[in-house]
Amino acid sequence: MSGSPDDIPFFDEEDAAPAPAPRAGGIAARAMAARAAPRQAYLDGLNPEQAQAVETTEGPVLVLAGAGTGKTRVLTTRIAHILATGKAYPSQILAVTFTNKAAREMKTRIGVFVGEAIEGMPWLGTFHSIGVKLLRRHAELVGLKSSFTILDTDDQIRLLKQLIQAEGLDDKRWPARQFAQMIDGWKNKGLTPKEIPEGDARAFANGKGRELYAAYQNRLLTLNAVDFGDLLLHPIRIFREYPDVLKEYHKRFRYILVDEYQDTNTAQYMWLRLLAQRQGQSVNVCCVGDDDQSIYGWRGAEVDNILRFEKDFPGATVIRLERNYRSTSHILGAASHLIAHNEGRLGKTLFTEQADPDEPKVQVHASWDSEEEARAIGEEIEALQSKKHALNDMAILVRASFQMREFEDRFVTLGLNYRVIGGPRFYERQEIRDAMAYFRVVAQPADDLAFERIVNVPKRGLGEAAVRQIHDVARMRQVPMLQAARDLVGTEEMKPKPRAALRTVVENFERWQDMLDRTSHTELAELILEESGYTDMWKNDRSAEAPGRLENLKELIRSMEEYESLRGFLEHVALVMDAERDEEMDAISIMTLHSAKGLEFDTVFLPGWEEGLFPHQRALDEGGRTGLEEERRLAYVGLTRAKKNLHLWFASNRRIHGLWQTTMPSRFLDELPEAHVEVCEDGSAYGGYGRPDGQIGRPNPYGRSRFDDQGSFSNTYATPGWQRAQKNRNSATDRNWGTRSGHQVERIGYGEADSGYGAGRGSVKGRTIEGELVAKSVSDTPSAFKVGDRVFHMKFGNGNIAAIDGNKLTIDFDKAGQKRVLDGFVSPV
DNA sequence: GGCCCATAAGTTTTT
DNA sequence: CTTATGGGCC
Repeated sequence: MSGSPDDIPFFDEEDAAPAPAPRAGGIAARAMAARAAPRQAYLDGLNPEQAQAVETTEGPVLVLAGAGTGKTRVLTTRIAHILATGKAYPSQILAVTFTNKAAREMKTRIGVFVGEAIEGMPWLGTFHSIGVKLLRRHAELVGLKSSFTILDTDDQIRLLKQLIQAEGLDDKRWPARQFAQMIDGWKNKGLTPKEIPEGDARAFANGKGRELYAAYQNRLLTLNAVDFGDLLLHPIRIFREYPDVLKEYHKRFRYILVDEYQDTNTAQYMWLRLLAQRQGQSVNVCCVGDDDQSIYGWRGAEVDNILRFEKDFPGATVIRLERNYRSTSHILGAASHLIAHNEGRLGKTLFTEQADPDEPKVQVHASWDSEEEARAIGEEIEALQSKKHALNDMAILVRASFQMREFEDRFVTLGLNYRVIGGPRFYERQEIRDAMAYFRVVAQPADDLAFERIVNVPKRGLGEAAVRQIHDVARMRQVPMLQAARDLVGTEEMKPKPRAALRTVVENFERWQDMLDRTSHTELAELILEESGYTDMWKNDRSAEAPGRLENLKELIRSMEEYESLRGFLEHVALVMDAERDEEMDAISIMTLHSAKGLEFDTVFLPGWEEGLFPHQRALDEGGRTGLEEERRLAYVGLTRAKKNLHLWFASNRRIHGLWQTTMPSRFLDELPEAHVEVCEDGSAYGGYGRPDGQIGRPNPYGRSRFDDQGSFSNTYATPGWQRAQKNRNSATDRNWGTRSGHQVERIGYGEADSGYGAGRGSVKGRTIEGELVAKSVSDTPSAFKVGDRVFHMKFGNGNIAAIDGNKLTIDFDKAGQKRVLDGFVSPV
């Protein structure tokens, strides 16, 4: 396709009456078809099923897309096809995804087909972002103003806490956090306070659950605010109560596409049905999903939605994508065999044509404990690295996030670059939220929750008493808190000290609000943080995190530059909680299995395949067979992330809540087909398989001979394997020290400020160091530090250098104690 | 109002 | 064993 945006017409203005689709055979249609015809090249690369999914544009279509079968490609090509054949204008296509990332990717990929016309798809987005759009248009129908604010979980909990206390309840016995989750659950099911089951209502706060939920909703209305659930529920209500509004959207949306349909919850399902089910009209709705990858049941997703599709949309075409383009036949064979143990599937059989006899089988490794597991995986990674495998092509996928620590610790010691995906998000960090609260009050003076958050941050002597006073005035006069505060400083009601402090706050906000339209928003933002004393607060903070927080604030300002205004930025942040990851750095990814869905890597490590951890005990206890099946799907997701190499690990001992426990290999290991799996003993060089013979309470994965035979452990693999690994390890680390210390960055979680830029290779003379393997690297990159220097480390905070050993520093950290780290990870204070 | 100690709890996560 | 939170004391 050519890159000209003129290929596709975008003259359908956002708020114009929905334009009719070009009439079949009409001049416009023919013109477009003529232009499109020679470019149907986009269909060429598709297999027959994919092509069918793209070209069956009319009527309901369910695409069951197995892992790695080109799902996103089908979705994007389908949209491109609809556009190219002139069946609809971009603004007539509703395309919903779950995550911003997925939405972004679709926009980009459609952009490739269509030219740069990404702006032309106004209704491509997440359920929530589309919900905002709908709600801004029709806010008044549910008693809101279209300037409503979107609360995040933090705000929500603080609000609920107030309400619980206002009811005279003990907020310790009835934690707001827990209640927030209950409300979330109700909203996932599309339930209003009136509709929640009696039992649920009774379960909280001595039967006041329903009352509190209703009070919460009322409070939101007075605050002109919504939570995430409301972004779906309000539109549902509008569609139900105002059929003419719904009709408008029926007319507008000629084509509806839904990604990851197996993850939809009841509310999303209701929302979708309202839009997609129309009387006596063929509905062009296309849902794409994979029932085998449904892993969000615990947060309200209903696999049933996908299983029921044909009933909901009679006459639906069901297309199965089963040709896998991602993984080797061994990996696929293992995954398919495992998932076949689930009942109640729609059933797909993945196949691949990649059948290179040399491709490695899925490897299962045993280790003595989780520490050894981390060590062995680290060695394997370094071995691969020395064979020129990029760290970016590798990932460690864990069941629970506590497993990550051991790997992080290990990689820090090894000096192995890693990135943690899915940790605390950038916009969820305290300093970012505080800063955002300031911006919110400036942009939306009625945002009481934001005001309350920062009125005493930094500390200004405006404690609980002062806040209550402001609160009372605000309630009495029915004005926002900022206004109430303004009134209060004009009276004698407050003691002089808090009064003066509050006056400064009020005057500051007035000045900033005044500047809002005259100053560039980034400048203003910086000014606010300076003048409020917020940056100073962190500058004066001597804790380990403070420098990182300041860095984050800078990053926040930087990221604002991409937006036109403060308001635009605030909307973005409310909905898009993620941050781009730094693709520049070569690093291995560590993440949970859940956050790995949709990703792929050449090499995947899956540690912790033990009963109780995976499948997780709690899933079994609370979910029964359904829970087990979801765990199995999670295992399936994990296995199918790998393209070439897949390593499963289990440890015989694992520390859980501090104490060591002996574990049994996961039942999922039993469920793998022997033909595609190879059991390796390299990892258990120490201590072998720590289970006494015959102690296992159920059939052993591969027959006892393979796992329990200590002989094979120490003879076949262990010794040479260990030695080889040792060798690789040394060469790999040496090489890395040489190349890294220039720009090495340790990132923990995304959005975390980069720290420890190279320790700077000063002209420090080669120190005499008692050191063995370090000696070599010393000449390469002498450390610029000297004993006694004060340094900062991203993970451990500030400390003093106690000893230097080439590039390895021994540091006495103020908080973390003595650690050995590479100099690239620390920066001078 | 701020700091320190004690206690409790401890999958998975998006918006 | 950790980490987060809350209460109590200065």
